[in-house]
Amino acid sequence: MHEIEPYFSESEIGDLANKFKILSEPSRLKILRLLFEGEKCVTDIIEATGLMQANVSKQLKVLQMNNILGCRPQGLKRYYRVTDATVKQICNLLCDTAETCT
Amino acid sequence: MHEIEPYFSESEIGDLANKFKILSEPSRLKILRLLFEGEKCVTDIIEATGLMQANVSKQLKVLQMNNILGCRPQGLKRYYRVTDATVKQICNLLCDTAETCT
DNA sequence: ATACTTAATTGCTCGACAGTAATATTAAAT
DNA sequence: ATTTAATATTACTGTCGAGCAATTAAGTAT
Repeated sequence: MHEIEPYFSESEIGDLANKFKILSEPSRLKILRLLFEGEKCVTDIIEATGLMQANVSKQLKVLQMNNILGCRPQGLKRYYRVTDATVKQICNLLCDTAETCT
Repeated sequence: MHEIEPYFSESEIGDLANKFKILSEPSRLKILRLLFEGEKCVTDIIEATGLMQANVSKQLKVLQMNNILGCRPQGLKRYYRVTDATVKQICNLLCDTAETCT
């Protein structure tokens, strides 16, 4: 699929840039790395990443509003999970080549 | 390869974030989009993208110093080309899913 | 109703970096 | 040597967003 298309439209460029920007922050990648293991609540994320609570909430919101994460409330807790399948593929792809270059 | 590794190290997180940051700028994506077609000199890039000369030089340097582009001088001109194979794959991957979401 | 827990929001500061104008460098041409 | 063309560099400004402290909101328990 997509073999003959060597070009992205202006709006695709913008969308692409946005997606990359979201993934370009270590704090967000740390959260994603954790959530690749499975659904976690905010407290779990704070503990595992060592990030401040306000910051975790902030970045979760960014990820959620860009359809990378989904959320399921249960009592006081809110469980987040990765809903975008391509994100993990991309991280793996880039990490493999990173190894080659290092 | 890499089947059992659900985790990225701290330094891998940083490297990943860097790569994404480089790809998160529309000006750089425009340059890459053009260079996906093949080798171009700086003047070509300025003309095709509509970016200012100083900006093009600046972004070319960023891309080159991160091993995404290579350069071949010929007389006064300098011809740039994409040397990182994964970049195009990633753009296509993200663009495909973008279509699904729009 | 009150106290407690979990998570979200607000308001702020500070650093990073894109874009630009001006200048410098490099190489060819005459 | 001088001029001209192509590209790089420098110095600057303005903007955006990460991180944080403090506060608020939402749900639970007693």
